[in-house]
Amino acid sequence: MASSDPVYLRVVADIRRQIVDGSLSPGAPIPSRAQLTRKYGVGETAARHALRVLATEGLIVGRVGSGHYVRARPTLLPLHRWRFHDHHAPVGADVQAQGTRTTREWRIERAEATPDIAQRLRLDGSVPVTRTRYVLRGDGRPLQLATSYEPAGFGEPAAEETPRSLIARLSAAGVKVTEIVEQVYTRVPQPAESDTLALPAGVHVLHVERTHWAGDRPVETSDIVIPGDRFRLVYTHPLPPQP
Amino acid sequence: MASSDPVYLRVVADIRRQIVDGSLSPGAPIPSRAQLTRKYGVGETAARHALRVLATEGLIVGRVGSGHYVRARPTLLPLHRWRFHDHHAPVGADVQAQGTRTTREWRIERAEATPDIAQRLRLDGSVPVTRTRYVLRGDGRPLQLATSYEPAGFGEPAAEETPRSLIARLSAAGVKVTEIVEQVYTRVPQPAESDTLALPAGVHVLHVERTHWAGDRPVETSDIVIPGDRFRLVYTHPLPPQP
DNA sequence: AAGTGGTCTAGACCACTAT
DNA sequence: TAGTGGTCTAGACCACTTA
Repeated sequence: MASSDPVYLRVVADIRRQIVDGSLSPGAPIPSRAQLTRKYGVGETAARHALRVLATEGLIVGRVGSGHYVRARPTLLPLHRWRFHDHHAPVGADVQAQGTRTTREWRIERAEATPDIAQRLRLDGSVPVTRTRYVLRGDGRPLQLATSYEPAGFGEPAAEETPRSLIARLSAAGVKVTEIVEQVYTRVPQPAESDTLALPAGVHVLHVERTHWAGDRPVETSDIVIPGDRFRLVYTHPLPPQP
Repeated sequence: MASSDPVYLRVVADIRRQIVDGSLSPGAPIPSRAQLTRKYGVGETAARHALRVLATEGLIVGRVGSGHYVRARPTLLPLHRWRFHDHHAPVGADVQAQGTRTTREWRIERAEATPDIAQRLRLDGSVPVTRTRYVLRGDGRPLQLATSYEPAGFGEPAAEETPRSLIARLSAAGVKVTEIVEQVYTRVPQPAESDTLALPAGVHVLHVERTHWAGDRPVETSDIVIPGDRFRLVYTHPLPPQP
């Protein structure tokens, strides 16, 4: 029975339905707590709770003193993960193509590999690694975080380190990269990430674990954190001509 | 000033810190509402709110009548998105390799292309398309949803439709697939998806828009919905030998 | 029987917005 | 000045788990 559902879910379901089927357009106002209590015959707590649920779902946004409004679903910018190899475009070219100006900050550190990183690089125990932290910004606004790890000894990452320059640098060190593997998952941002990336409440991030392989040996791995409300990842896979 | 922060955030931050730094191991009990009110000197509402925030973040789970516990971060099974082309393994091979038995249900329908689908297939107006809905299950438990669209006239999808068989069927129809593009983003599941996939509260899904291209013409596109708390996507990109 | 989480009520204060 | 969202209190009921 739907009538046995929690009261606030009735409110949530009704408003959500109106949003997804278009009865309420982006920017349209949502009834206030007081109006909801009257309209649905529920207590203030239930109304408040319903609004909070919809807000954490990302369907509405609250503006203090003003009201709740249907959230405009932002356009997800494409992030072409492999394209730079085919077209020799630098990382961030997509974002640049949107008219924004991207800048990078980075910091190179020596560190000991954590167990997790040691395993990803197939190193034993606590081996020294070079850790580089990047912050990619567009028009001053943070867009992406990345942390790269590589065994010490391949030389220092250059100013404009990109996958291409990484491959070139490793190649100069006698290491031929044969494969790049990216593992993608979604998760809740850590407080520091939420802060640095200025993420609204309820937004997830796409976490990309990228590893450069030379044969069966991992030579670099990195963690890339991407705001889930701004980007989508694009992977292209060419097929050989069919017989 | 940290003291000007909302009270419940103090509780959230303190518990979250203990979880992420390992002071509280997976499965460890979280203080109850009553205990939190005493320990932090806050009202019941703040304690309740703090627990709810941590729960929607996925850090803890509540068991009614028992308590809240640190959630064991589930192992994310790898979903190798391209492997089937290199190794001729069927879709779902990863999951099968984990020892589970996968089954598929599907339903083929004629439908008119929605504006979104028409644009993705570069069709004009409301053109008839073949829509196929899949539910992939492992040991009876739903693992993945997919909806495939193709212009009517390439023949009906077969029982064991996979990307390979799709490519073969299109090839038989004189259409040579040259490229597969996958676009990945994270979003909140729709209620129906949350229901079908039996998703816990607060879990996001990975949404993959996959399109098969024949030259510059899209010949099939599909929406694939994957529980974000169970899977990670793996993309492999081989590099040509460096000069 | 006691404790717990999930839900719910009634009421309140504050900073902010809209008019 | 009135209304709003964000926060917070005190208290309550129920189904459930634990012992």
